[in-house]
Amino acid sequence: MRYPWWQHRLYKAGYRLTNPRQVVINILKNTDKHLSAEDIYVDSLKINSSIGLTTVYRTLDLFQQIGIVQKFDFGEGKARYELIKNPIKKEHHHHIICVKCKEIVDYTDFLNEELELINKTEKALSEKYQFKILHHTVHFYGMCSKCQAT
Amino acid sequence: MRYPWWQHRLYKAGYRLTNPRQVVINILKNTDKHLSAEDIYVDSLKINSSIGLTTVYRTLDLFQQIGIVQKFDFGEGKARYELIKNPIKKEHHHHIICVKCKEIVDYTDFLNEELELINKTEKALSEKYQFKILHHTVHFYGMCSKCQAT
DNA sequence: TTAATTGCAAACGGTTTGCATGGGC
DNA sequence: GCCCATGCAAACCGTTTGCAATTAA
Repeated sequence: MRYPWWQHRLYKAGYRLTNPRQVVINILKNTDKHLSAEDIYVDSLKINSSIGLTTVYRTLDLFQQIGIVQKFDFGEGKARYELIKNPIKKEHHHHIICVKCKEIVDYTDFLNEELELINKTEKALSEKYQFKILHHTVHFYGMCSKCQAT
Repeated sequence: MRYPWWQHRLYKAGYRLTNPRQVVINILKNTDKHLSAEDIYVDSLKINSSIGLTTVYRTLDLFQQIGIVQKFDFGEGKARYELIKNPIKKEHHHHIICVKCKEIVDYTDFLNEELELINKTEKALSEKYQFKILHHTVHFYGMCSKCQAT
């Protein structure tokens, strides 16, 4: 394969490889945080000061559509974005969110057991409600140790 | 008990029983839909045409704080609100959302099994990540039968 | 009486759009 | 050269805030 998988996806979907797109994906690759569009925009300015916030939004939207990026809503009034590490393996994780400081922790513990049940549920719900289930989110909301202390 | 439970809660928390509050709770009581603030506002105008959107927001916020109402975010860029039917029993349900028409279905099927696992997970996560878990959301996203057809 | 509650208008913050310019292939 | 992609400014939309007037108890 000539290109990294994500570039390949772009080409296959008929989109161009442009600098802002490379910048955005590199930022997402090099973080384990859950960045907002603004976060990504600020980071991108350090690399290329002429990138616009609009382009960041459009790029994230595009990446989501071609299955490179997942958009999350943790109820903060703004979205957060995560790179899908391996789109083929469908690896994923669930989230714990601190309601006070908004810290977000990924967890993969017990995920096998969880996923087993979720797949089972998904199948049963599909049948009962005639839904074709595409994805799911599991969010635990609580207080992190720091915020409990204060 | 002199008052319905929700009025009791208001009084106990030091808040007043006002017309907009009665109107809002009645709307929530008489629906099984997941209404947005705007939806509730429009409905409330039919009953009392002088109620303001701001008041609806403030009322929903208050109700959420005293544990009468739960606020949900299905990633539409606006919140939706549900009356908590029985705050003592902690009855609850999970959601299936159609990504196309945004229809939201409550389900309680398999919930016992699900909740058992979730409680177990919750406990284990609390220990590992030192979080005091307060609540959780489980959302399945997919396509309803109607939207699959078109 | 009097502090809580309300409606209005204006502000706010994240996101989207229209449009003329610029850049990949 | 042909489009697609971009930046900018302005619009947009859900939500919040400041404030003076009103209202429940």
